[in-house]
Amino acid sequence: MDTKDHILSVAQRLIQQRGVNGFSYADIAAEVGIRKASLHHHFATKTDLVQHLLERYRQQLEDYLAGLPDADSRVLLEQYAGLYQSNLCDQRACMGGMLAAEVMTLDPSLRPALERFVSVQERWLCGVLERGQARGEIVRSATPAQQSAMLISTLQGALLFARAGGNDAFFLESVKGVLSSLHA
Amino acid sequence: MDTKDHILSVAQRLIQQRGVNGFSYADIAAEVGIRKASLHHHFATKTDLVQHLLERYRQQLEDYLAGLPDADSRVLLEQYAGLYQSNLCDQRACMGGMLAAEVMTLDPSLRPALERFVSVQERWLCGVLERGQARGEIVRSATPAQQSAMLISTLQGALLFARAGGNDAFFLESVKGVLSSLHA
DNA sequence: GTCTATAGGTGGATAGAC
DNA sequence: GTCTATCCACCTATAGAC
Repeated sequence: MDTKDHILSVAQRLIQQRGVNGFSYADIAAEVGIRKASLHHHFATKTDLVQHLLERYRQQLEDYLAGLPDADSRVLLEQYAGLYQSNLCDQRACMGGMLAAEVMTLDPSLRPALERFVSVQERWLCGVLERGQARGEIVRSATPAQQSAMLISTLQGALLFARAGGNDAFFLESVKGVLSSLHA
Repeated sequence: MDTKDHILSVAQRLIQQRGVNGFSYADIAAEVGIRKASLHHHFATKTDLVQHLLERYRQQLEDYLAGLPDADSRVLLEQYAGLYQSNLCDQRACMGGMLAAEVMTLDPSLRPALERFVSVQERWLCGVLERGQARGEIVRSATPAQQSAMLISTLQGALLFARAGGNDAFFLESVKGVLSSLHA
């Protein structure tokens, strides 16, 4: 059971750094310290592994967002951005973003879980932005749905390109730009 | 020479749809109608192929942006967004975005070209946004540099997640959201 | 420039012993 | 649960004939 978690966390980091098609069972085995064949005892196929990973990832996100207190919308959005920012230190992207990039090479059975991952964020953001607009904390430049989609897109794109340039500055500038544009 | 172009365009589409690690010389060969080995006559290695591809891609973008007349900043930004949007029809992402996602698996020799690809857009956008702010067409919610980074990030992220969900709506909402937020 | 043939390596996955 | 051993498909790349 502990081995299972170890496998999951190593695999997640590998996907975030290299993408689903950029690592192999051999990579995981080397890091975890067991043989390739033993991995198949825990996760029969690579698709099976990614499925469990995606489920866990979405659940963790959902729990985190649900646990945030109802504060000023601008503060909540900064905490949301901080969630993305925490990946910068060890050159990770969001796992959802990596899977989105490679979606056309994935087993179709993974698509629903990926869509749900986006939905969770859209729903939460829409709520925060609606309340924010109502309270006059967030500018009414667009609908909460449009602002939600924009926020997800910006943070995902910013994380990917910060890694490409090797400079966190690009991420920080993008976030500063998008959050400033939402402030009333 | 015609074969070379054919190879380049097929390879570009494959990268935009599946990523660098999601296609092989066999895929190109099948579509172009020659054998795998013949591809190596035109591009010795896969890295070599991507290098030429990236150079061509950046050059085309640079030419397009340089050819745009000096119009209202908001119109120019919509044309820039349209450039991204044109990929939606056949489920492509931006090639730069796909390479950014897979950057940690790429030959390091490709990194400078990828960074230059981003720089071209940052420079052009900064110019447009500076003039726009000066003319009162663009809101001064953030610096032109921050707004540029935000725009690139948003469009890249939006394109990736539109493919993930299989719905163009997400892209269109993101774009609407970000462009609205910039309008003075 | 394109072909056949092949090298040399790695991919995910399975069988069966312990 | 983990191991060794192995399968077969696929990968990038090369050699050499035409």
